[in-house]
Amino acid sequence: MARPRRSQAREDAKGEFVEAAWELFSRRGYDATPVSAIIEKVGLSKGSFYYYFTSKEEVLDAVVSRIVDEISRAVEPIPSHPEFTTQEKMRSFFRAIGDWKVANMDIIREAAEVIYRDENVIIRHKMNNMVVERLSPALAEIVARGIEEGAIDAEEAEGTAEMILRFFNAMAEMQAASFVAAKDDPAALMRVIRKAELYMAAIEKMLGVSRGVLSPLDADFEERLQGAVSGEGMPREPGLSGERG
Amino acid sequence: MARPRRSQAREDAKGEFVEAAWELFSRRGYDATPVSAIIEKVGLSKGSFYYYFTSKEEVLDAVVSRIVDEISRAVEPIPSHPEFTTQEKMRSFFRAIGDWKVANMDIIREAAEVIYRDENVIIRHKMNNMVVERLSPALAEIVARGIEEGAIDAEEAEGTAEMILRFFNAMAEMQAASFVAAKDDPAALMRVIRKAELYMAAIEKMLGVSRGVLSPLDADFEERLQGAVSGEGMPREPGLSGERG
DNA sequence: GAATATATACCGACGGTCGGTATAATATGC
DNA sequence: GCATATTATACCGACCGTCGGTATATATTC
Repeated sequence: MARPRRSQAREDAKGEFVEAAWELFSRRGYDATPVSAIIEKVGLSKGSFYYYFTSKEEVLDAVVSRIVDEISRAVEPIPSHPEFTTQEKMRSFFRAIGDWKVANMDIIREAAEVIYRDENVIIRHKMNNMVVERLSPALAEIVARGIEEGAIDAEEAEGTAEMILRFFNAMAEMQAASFVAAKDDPAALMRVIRKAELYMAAIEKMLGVSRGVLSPLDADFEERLQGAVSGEGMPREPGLSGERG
Repeated sequence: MARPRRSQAREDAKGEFVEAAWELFSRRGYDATPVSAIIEKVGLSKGSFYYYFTSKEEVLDAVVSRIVDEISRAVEPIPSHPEFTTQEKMRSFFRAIGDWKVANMDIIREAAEVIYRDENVIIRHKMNNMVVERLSPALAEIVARGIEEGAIDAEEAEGTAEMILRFFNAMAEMQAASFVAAKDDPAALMRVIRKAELYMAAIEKMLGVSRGVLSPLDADFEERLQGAVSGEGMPREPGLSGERG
């Protein structure tokens, strides 16, 4: 199956476009990034870009899909974990999302400012919808099992799972709004975390599970988050110059 | 401060721009509506448009603001209603929003398809944020009183009110997604209503109030909605020609 | 294994649209 | 008739997406 290699062809030109697009979108925003910038960064031409994608929006879809894929991979095995209780599964599920965020915090922190701007709702919207779409089956499985066991108080697993994720997204939107509103206030972060606890507590309450099942409530988490947010993580490499010899 | 009146001048050129923009945005979408179309509809020029608005986005803000104003006016007197119980206030509050939707259903129904498209998230986003911003003080007042009375189980009124509205928005997003997904399925509407009840029940549960406090649960509502959605309402006037002597 | 045909990857100029600006022209109040 | 408010027109530059075309690699045929 050895792939024939073309002299001029890239290994994975399409992937390079997606990567470049994400870096640019997250730094400059979607509307503010012309296709020409993506092209320049990759070092290919407009013709190539439109060979792989039918539109600028399509490359955004690919970007979002790649990100959600990562989270999805972390989350999918959880429902069938043999030893976890429903509560542990639920916690792992949200923890996995949280961990992804923390792991990518250096990117998120930098990108947040950009992505949370009104003009870039389209990015968040696509993320949110894809999260619901791709993650709700796994969550539904956990919820269904939880209902059977009596650990969760709900009527219908799929609808409930979808709803939880949408509420989760609503929380993220609140965080977005709060961060943008109080940009340079160092105390803002902690206030946002407190606010987020309100949301998690509400979701717990509505599922009839005890406090702390979804929200970590461990000092560890806040510390990690604190550290990541305050900028101890690696900064992204500075240069935007993508093309070189 | 007497308004200078001029023979050629419009009574309210700015308002006409806003009106025209709303009609076009709701029919064609935001991105797909060029400023030139708004101008043509009003019968003025680009110079005038940019005299009143600094950007295309600003006219969108004005459009959204005008809509939220309408809802806001209906909602603001509710908290101080002398005879309503907390439950009645809560119900009135959401009823007012629902009524606005039903009253404008003929517009919404037509606009929904357009507005719910991905490319038009920006419209919904601005609506959602403005709803939270402008309506949460009134709701917070109700919630605060409810907490005092022991009718509502929550810790903090403002945060809770904001959260409720955000969850409400999340429900609307679910409806958006469902409608778009099952566009021509007549049964879809009823399924969406059932799903919406799941959300309202969840919010009720999380506030510790009994089922039916927020969600109407009256046959009347479903009927009105049914009627409005199935197209018994007035269709919007067909022509796009807005300018007349 | 040379010749031919075809698919894949890529190029870059160009068209047309659109948001926004510059500036001139006109109206109105004083 | 002057300052200010309002409107018109011409124009700019950025941008998305298209299109005709090229080059290389593979498949086919003899």
